[in-house]
Amino acid sequence: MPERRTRRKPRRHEQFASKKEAILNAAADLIVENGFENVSLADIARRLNVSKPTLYYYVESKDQLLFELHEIGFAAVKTALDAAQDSDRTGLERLEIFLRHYAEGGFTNFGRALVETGIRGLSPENEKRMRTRQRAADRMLENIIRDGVADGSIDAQTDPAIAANYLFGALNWIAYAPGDWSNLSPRKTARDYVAVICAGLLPRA
Amino acid sequence: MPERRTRRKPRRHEQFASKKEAILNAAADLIVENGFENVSLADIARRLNVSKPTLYYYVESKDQLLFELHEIGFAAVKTALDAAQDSDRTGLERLEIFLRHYAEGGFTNFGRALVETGIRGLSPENEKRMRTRQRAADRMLENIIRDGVADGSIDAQTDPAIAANYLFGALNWIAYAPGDWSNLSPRKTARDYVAVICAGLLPRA
DNA sequence: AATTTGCCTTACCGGTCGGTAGAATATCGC
DNA sequence: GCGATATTCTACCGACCGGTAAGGCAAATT
Repeated sequence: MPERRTRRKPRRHEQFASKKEAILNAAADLIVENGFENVSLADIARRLNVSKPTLYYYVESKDQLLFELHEIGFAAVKTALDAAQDSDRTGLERLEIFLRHYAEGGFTNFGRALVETGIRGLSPENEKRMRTRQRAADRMLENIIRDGVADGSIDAQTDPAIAANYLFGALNWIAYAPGDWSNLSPRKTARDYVAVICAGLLPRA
Repeated sequence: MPERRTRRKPRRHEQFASKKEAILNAAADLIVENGFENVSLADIARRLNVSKPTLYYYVESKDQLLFELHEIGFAAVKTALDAAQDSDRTGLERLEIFLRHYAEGGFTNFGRALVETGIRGLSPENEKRMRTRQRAADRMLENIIRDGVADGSIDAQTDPAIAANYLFGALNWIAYAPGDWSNLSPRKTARDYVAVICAGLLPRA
């Protein structure tokens, strides 16, 4: 007796999303391996064993492909920021939560591709949009630090703007040099990394 | 009476070095402005008001050009490390000296081009050489931090390897986003930046 | 079974890249 | 002034890029 409707073979039009996802994943992998500018659409197609025009059935242009990668990576940043909005906690606790989420994101290929690529290669409009989001994230991190200084959980002489900047720098650096520790658990590594950084922000006598 | 020999017009073969320097400077400027992959040899030639083949009279290939830029940038790193080898000082003091030099280097276009480009675009041999130097610098910084932990000038729970990594990340980030503060004095900005970072490494009760 | 629709192919385009050939020109030693 | 040499030019090459045209084949619809 043939299987009933519940376990049917997926109809073709239902595969569209998953195939597009495969393209995005392959693109992220290749960008991390070789850098955005060294990845051609032919490379992506080759890795997926399809022809180059096939990609255009799923993605309208290389620019758009890059932008969608950025959006996925940025969604993780947004998640990290949302997780750190619990107003019952101190600024330092919220900062640690954010940094931990962010660092974990930095170990994924989407996160690494996001940092690796920066905003290069984006069309002017998309570059503008990404820049706006980056600044927004920067300011939110800055505000968390400011809250921490205000409630005494972070050392008083910390400059929120400078600290936000160097924290992003420190964490984004993970994206460049994670090969050395890629055999370790991202979660644990992120935890250790953040612990060391945050120790430097504790208030002192 | 015409000027005597001491103030003569420079002979042609003496201009070679300065012209090559001009090429390297123009390349660094353009790389910082547009990213390495978006700078063609034609762009560099155009900025210098010469034709493209002229560049090849001074530089043997784009790969070689990039490598020489890396060498200049790396010389600054070496200088920073040498300056921090004064064994009369504590580890933290030496760390501050290094970081300040390094941060200042990060504000030059050679330093920014070095970080901006990373090791992408280098031929396999040159990539290997640069990677080796990077690791060497990383270990030297690590050792300075270790000394600081040993002599008590840096907090005991600091992990030298992780700290070295995030310090490089934090400082390299300057190379990506210095546009916002480019009107300020690099020396003062570097000093402020390093002061905030180092405050986090002081020993605590 | 016939036809429409979704998916993927081969073949190709214009443009740009790094790099080169070879001639033209400016400057040097003599 | 003259030949040698250092410097720069115009013109061009093959490779590769992002992107497109047009059709073939298979699955879904009828």
